[in-house]
Amino acid sequence: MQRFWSIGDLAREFEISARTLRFYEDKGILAPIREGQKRKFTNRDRARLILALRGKRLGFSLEEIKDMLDLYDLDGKKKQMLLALPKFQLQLKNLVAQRSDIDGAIHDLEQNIARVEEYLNNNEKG
Amino acid sequence: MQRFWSIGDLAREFEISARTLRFYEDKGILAPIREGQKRKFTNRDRARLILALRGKRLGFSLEEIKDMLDLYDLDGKKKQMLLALPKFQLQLKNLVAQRSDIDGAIHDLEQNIARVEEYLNNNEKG
DNA sequence: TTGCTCCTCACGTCACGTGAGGTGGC
DNA sequence: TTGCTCCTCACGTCACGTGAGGTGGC
Repeated sequence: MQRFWSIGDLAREFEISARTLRFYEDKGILAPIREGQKRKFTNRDRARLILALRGKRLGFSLEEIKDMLDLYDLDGKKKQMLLALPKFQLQLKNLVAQRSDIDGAIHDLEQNIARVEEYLNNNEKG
Repeated sequence: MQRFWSIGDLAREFEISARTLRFYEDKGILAPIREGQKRKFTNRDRARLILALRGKRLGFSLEEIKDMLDLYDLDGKKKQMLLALPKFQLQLKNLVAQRSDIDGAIHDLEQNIARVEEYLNNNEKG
């Protein structure tokens, strides 16, 4: 049973603009079906959008995101898989590094919050 | 004992362009001293740059980064600290969410890598 | 007819990249 | 003089935001 989403449906669900969805189509990240002029987004579009938005949050460019999505799509094409493997491994390495970055930022923030709270408690009557 | 860095020093150390450093000065994130036309960056600039670059890697805008840096600077100004506290707490929450994002992406990638490796092993003679 | 959702241009913005053309001291 | 590093415009690019003006069915 095939479901479709309108551009407004997805915009609301993921809190992005319709412009963004059109832009992603233009860049080949999404490929909605047309019904007259109107776009009908499929399950595949929706799944790709979820990955694309996560990629964006992690700082990837749209071009990198498109490449990643296309890599995910190759089912059983040995040659392409051999090419994809080192890219995946590099990305994994980068993400692990990014996680330490975040851990550092979280640590700093927690210390700052503790310091501010302590200061405010000690000067309650100031 | 005061040390200074040239724009080239910092560009090399952090692998960014000189243009970026000038841009950050223009936005008030850095405030190097001038010697004639040339910029001399201080320890304070360098410390702010490190935080700014980490902020960028985590997806903050330069305006947000400037606000954060300015918040870090308020030493013992009670009113401003009271204002800063909820902002810090919101950022902490966002960073924790971002960390789960990364964890999810890492998990996906590890699974994909395992799948690709398994496929390639099973078809060694293909 | 009004209201809603959708459409296609097309210009604006943010965070720089990338020359163009020039200066200053070893 | 050459080579290096620095400078100030200023236009280009990427990922959209934001109208402008219009269509289509309840």
